[in-house]
Amino acid sequence: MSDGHWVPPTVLLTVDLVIFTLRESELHVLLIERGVDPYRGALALPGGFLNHEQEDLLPAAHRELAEEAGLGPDRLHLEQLGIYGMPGRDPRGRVVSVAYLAITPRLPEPLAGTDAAEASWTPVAQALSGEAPLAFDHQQILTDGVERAREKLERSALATAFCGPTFTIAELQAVYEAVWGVRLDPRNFYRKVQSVDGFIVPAGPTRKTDGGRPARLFRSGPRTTLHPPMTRPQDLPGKEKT
Amino acid sequence: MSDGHWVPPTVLLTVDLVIFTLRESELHVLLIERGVDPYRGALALPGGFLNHEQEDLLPAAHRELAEEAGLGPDRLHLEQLGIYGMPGRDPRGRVVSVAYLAITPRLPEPLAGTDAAEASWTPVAQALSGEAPLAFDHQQILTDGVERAREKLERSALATAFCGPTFTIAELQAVYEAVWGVRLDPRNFYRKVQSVDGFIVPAGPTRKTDGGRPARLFRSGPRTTLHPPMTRPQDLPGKEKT
DNA sequence: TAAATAGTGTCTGTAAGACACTATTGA
DNA sequence: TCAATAGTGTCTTACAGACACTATTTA
Repeated sequence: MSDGHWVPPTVLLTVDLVIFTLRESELHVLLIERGVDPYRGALALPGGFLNHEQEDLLPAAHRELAEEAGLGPDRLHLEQLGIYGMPGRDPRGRVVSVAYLAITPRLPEPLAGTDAAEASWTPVAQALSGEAPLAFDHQQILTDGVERAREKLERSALATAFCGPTFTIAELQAVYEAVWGVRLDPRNFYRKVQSVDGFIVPAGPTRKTDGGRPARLFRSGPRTTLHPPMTRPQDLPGKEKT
Repeated sequence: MSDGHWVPPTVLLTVDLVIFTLRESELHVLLIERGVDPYRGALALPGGFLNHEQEDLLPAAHRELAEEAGLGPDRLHLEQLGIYGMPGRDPRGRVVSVAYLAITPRLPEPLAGTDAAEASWTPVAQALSGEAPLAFDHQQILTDGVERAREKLERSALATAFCGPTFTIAELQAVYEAVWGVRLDPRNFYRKVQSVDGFIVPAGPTRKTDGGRPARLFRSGPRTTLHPPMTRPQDLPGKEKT
């Protein structure tokens, strides 16, 4: 401990991104096919090393987001998910990864301007199924990201980040149903989101088509935290006593 | 990006601990007075560099906990709080800190066997008051730790980690009041915690003295998550509409 | 018109908050 | 006995969930 010659070990830092979106009412995550060697050919979360010693973590995450998904910093939620530093997780040495969670509306498919053209949206259920194991410990990171997103939907207005600038209440409901993996009653959902003041606000005189009556359009309101929270059904991992 | 000679920058990793306890019904945090140079003489969270390149993060946190607070890994909650890596936060170079949150019952004061004898329990309000600024960005880390602890009390059974092996409901209530900074109705609190199945279980035939009627003793039960959650009053940062 | 989706009204059960009341101790 | 804390009962209000019902579109 007081060895005058001891020097602390250094590590390599990477930033990895869990980028979620919704497609066909299903939660998708952006994965890339690795073109270089550890885990070459395997699917992995987008990410990479810090560029230089002075690069801050959040900007690095935004840089990766732009490089690998073509997504600018606008309108984009990005939050720290956790740090993954188990020795041996990366065969190249001691590599510690800072994971960030990002959420984006559905994009025009091509991911134009993307550095890694092999980037593709993959259903989360498929990515976690194990049929094509993810590189490194990215399965764990993705699992944690899903759980974090589920929690965020309960207490924050983040669900609107999955939607475009305007959206119907049914579309917002589809977000909750996809992320939580449940079915919700449209009438109760309708009243609930309307009753949370500032969550969503009417947009324009508005209408839109589907197959039935046109729905009003909304945009996300100023409120970022939800009180009372949206309640997730099956939220009862605890009635074992019955 | 494809410069064959580019090598990723390395960083130094530290583990910092936010260790909370309750003393005289007030939330306290363990701080040490720094004996070495950056910020020598200032108060700081306990922590330190990784010992060697193969050391995992959580074990490193436990090691620091033992070295600086004399706390073994038993009965001790320790969870990742976040990562703090702003360039320039440490004058020694690029140092990235992984912060952990720990909670412990009130200890016999001396912190026996502690490596840093200068460790002392400080009221959180005082530590955050700015009258004696903390080293590095530890004020931010501590602020985040407090908020995390507040959230954990809502949805997890973590509050019992502040108490000894057995405790009265009034003692448990004091934990909530101290961490949340609110007053709770003892009768409603009593019924609430009793109604959450498996949160606390009766301990012994039991009694204890204070100044009034003796209280039953409890110990923490098998339940780790609380459903429905404990509701934090003033939980309404959103009724601005009035 | 039927089918489909949007949106409203209303009932019921659960639980939070307020608070009167009883119980059991020490002084 | 009073003061203090432990513990119970009950009322009110709010809200989640269930679901009947109306409204507005396309086919």
